[in-house]
Amino acid sequence: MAMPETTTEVPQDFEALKAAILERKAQLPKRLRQVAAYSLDNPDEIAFGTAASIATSAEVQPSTLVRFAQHFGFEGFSSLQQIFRARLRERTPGYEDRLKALSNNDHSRLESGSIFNGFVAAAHRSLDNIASSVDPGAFERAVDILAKADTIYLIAKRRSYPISSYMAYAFGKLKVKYQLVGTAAGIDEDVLAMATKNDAAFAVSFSPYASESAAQARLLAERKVPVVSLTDSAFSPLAESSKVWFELVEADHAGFRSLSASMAFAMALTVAIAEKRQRLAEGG
Amino acid sequence: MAMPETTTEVPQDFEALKAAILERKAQLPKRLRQVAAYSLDNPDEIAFGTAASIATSAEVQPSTLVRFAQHFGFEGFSSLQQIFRARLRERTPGYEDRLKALSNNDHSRLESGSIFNGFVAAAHRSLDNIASSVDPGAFERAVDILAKADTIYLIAKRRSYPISSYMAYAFGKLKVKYQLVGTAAGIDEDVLAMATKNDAAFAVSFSPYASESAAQARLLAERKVPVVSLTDSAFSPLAESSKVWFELVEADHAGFRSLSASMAFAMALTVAIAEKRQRLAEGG
DNA sequence: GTCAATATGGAATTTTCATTCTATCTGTTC
DNA sequence: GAACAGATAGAATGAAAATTCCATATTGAC
Repeated sequence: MAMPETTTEVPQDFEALKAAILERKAQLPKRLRQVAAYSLDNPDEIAFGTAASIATSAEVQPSTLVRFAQHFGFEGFSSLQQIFRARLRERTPGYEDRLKALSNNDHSRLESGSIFNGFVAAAHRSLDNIASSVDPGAFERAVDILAKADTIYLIAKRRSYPISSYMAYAFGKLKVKYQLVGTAAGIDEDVLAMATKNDAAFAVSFSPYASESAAQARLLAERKVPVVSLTDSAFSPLAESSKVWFELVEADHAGFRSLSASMAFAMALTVAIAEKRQRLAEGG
Repeated sequence: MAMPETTTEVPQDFEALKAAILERKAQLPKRLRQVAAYSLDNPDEIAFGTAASIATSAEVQPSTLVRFAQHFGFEGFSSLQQIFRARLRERTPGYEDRLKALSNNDHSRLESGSIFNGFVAAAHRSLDNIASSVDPGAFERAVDILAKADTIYLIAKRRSYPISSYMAYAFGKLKVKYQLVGTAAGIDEDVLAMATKNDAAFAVSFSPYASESAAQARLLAERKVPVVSLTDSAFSPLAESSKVWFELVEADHAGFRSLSASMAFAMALTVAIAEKRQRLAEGG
């Protein structure tokens, strides 16, 4: 039997446990460190899972979980698990509560806090809006066009650029051929010149519209390259060059428009395209 | 053996179960009604307790709990308990309603639509999570550090890159001096070499961590350049180099993590910095 | 009041699960 | 490079928990 650790106290709540784990993580042996990372990253799993299921998920042995718990002074895994369960019982003060607290408080002291909440709220509003403003049929058609394309050209400037840069990253991971247009100045024309009607383009532009993006989309459309676009108005110059286009108005906070809805849209489109491509490859 | 109930469906979420219980409560026999009342009054107990402990607390026999579960189409008590547990995992105000609204709209009818819904839901979940995981005090400190900086260095690779590219765009608009690190290969070292302790850096990196980002953050930290970072785990290599760091776990759909919360965070940070700068300029 | 149908309590059984134990592996010290 | 200490994997164990079963009780119909 190991001596009871009188020097180090057994953490009694989640915060104390988290602190203890963080403090000792560096000295922990490999597998225990693995558990440490897993436990902080997936606290809900620890709360509800069984030793066996957690062990599988964290890629360790159940016995490792027990040893981990004992390292932190608990009798066994079960008693450590209680800490994680208690955490869920005492509901953490949610975002509504905090907002309320903020609005009741002195504004100048928590200025940054209200900015923060403002953007979270704007993002929520954007997302609430998106489902009703995107037509499922159009989405399906867009996926169809882009999934059949050989190379997908991604056109976006300025505020829209983060969206296409995410798509570029994801397409890379998903092994979908793409070309990001508009990174380095000057070579865009040459890149676009390679596009054929077997390719397709996805253009994103919000008001105030980058004239280059519109021009590039028009150029491609004239050369029979199908264009799908995402914009924030039916009057967008992109609309006329596009086979399918989506109108997506982001909510704003203090004049700064959210990108959350566009980002969610872009992710969905990206994954839907990749998924459809796989199906086409298998089926055909 | 009882016939499987083909007419009545087994409730799949807490809301459905609650509705079913309320609907059938009146016709239930005494002990089962007792359990029905208890389960709605003490959902947390059901989630965390064992059949024996709950039975004692509700003043019934364990077998009654099993019968209760079977009455509602579950295989046994354990599967009913899962519903109560799932509810705690996803407990965020207003979230259920939104999801329900989503699954009722046209999108769920088409295949790509479910992908679309999935990403919107993941984005919502991320945003719900963000307010409780970001400490207002830390946010304030981060704003403080970055607002006082001469030039802000933005470090991000791969999946995090869209975030810093948005910040670069916004800083440009807001006339905040910045340097985007990691665009073109090779020159990063030279750019970072110019940073002094009057500057500051904002680094973003999510697991799997780009080793370059961590190395660059460390480099700056060693040269006394204050670093603020955004990451998804307390074990991130960024954490140790940072004066202030934020842990932000994005929800995912089909393994693709949302960026909505990070994006909202980045916007809030950007605007808060700009705002504070203006105040400093006026006041000083 | 009798009978049948349903509900209930509680013990028996089965299943699941955390924990313990031991052989093996890994890394370190001399 | 041998010997040791600590860490780990995986099977064995025993405890705890869920479920089943059956005798008894209750309810309602005739």
